[in-house]
Amino acid sequence: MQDPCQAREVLGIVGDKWALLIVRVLKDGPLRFTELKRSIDGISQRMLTVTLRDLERDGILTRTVRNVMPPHVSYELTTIGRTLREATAPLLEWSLTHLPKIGEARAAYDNR
Amino acid sequence: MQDPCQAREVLGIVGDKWALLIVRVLKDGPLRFTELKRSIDGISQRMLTVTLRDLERDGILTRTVRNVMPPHVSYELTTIGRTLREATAPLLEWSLTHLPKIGEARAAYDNR
DNA sequence: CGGTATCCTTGGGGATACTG
DNA sequence: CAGTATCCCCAAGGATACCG
Repeated sequence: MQDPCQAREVLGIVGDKWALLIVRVLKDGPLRFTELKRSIDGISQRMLTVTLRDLERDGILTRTVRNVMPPHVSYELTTIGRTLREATAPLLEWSLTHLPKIGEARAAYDNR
Repeated sequence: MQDPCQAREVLGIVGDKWALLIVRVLKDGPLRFTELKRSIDGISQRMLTVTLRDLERDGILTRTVRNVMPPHVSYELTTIGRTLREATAPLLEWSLTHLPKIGEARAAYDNR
């Protein structure tokens, strides 16, 4: 990352505890609130709401309300959201190959 | 990211407030503690130390002590560290093209 | 120079209860 | 179902002072 400020801004999005997990589960199409909650292990209702709002505000995803009873709200990645998802793909690639090594590195470090 | 646990582990590294900034400034070669501190705007001495330790533990960088007076300690990316840096490059790419749009999206969202 | 040690504050985020 | 509202806690991290 060339510009420190840019780098910091991306981290504001990417560094979030839940944001990328949400982006990730949305990659195969829209999901409803409860479906998201089920898909993301350990997230609280509050943090799901908060993070979804942030991502909506940033134009990463859209929130669509169907005005029926019971309510039906679905979330879907925008074009920008999909490009973000693609931009993080290499990071997944990386983690798949290197996380084991990192585990070893930690173990080695701790055994001293 | 396919496995939720993997995704979470990467976020443990990548989601850190300072880690990627450190990796970034080290990409052109080793730096000493004070040089790092100067390069990363706003980081406290404490957080620089803590984050460097974490990255060393994870095998992302090496810490080399030259036993002289005054002390001379330099930090350098490992091979893994460099691959991590490369894996985050697309994210920088992405931020350069999309951060402006995100700014607009936020402004639009707030004007409602 | 390159750290530790200590103190202290803030806000991220969980748990729970309530609602249109 | 899809949230809000409220309370509360803890740990991330800043500021400061000291040290080999």
